[in-house]
Amino acid sequence: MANVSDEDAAATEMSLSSNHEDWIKIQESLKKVLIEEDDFKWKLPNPKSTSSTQSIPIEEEEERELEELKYVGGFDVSFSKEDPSIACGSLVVLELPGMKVTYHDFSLVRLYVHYVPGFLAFREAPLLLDLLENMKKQANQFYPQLLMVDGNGVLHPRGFGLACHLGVLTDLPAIGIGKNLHHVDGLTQSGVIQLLKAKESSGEEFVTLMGRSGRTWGVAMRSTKVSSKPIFVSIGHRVSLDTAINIVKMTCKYRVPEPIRQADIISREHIRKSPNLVGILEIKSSDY
DNA sequence: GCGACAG
DNA sequence: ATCTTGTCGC
Repeated sequence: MANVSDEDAAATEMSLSSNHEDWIKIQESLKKVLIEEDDFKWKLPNPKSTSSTQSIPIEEEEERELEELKYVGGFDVSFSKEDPSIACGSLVVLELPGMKVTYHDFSLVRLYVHYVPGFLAFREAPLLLDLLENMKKQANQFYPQLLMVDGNGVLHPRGFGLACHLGVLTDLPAIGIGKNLHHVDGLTQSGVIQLLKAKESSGEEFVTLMGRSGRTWGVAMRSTKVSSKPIFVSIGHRVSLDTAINIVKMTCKYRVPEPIRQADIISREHIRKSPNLVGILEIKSSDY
């Protein structure tokens, strides 16, 4: 007969794996309604013709009726160094083409879900859903037309990263931005960086992320002339990769696109102000 | 078995 | 994610 510690270990193992399998089922289920093409009613402002990719010609009359993409949302989460379970999620909205911040909000909470590679959405998605819900309730005029997310889209072990998750749940077009490569389909960060360097002389600023299987997962791109390290762009929801690249280019003042960078700055700032939530989220120590 | 593994 | 100052270079 197995001893107690073996049974405990087995029980723990069982609950953990079933948890992940539930998560996988959710990802696979949501993935069924994922849209990997342009599916929006606006057009892009100031189309920069620097892209090597083609834009589909549109009938002139139809083009006149289209409103431009104006409000772009950015989402990011920061954590307390003293208590890693304390998180600040922030949502900002920038107005194109000037990229002025027209809206920002944040949510300071304690997270009980740990980070597991491949399941980032189950940890961070609730924060954004809450922040967007606030905007909706107040019928805020700056409700974003598109989301830029600090995390991958289809560049993910099961082709359904945080940006896809958020795009599908909010039904908003979304773009995933990774600052590091999540190794998938034989792709490695060092290998990709080598390719970028090789193309540097030819003026190419991005390389297609094609895995061993032949699938295109996104692109690695040098978003600034002076950035040595690329960012990894992938489809979130309702945007083609070409469109995602164009939007990233038009919002990159620095390495990280402005909507995400601003969200990062704001969440960091609030974490810094309240690294310890005693008296805010916690029962005060005097209540112990 | 070992290493890799978005934030 | 976070730990961390100065410093090498355009």
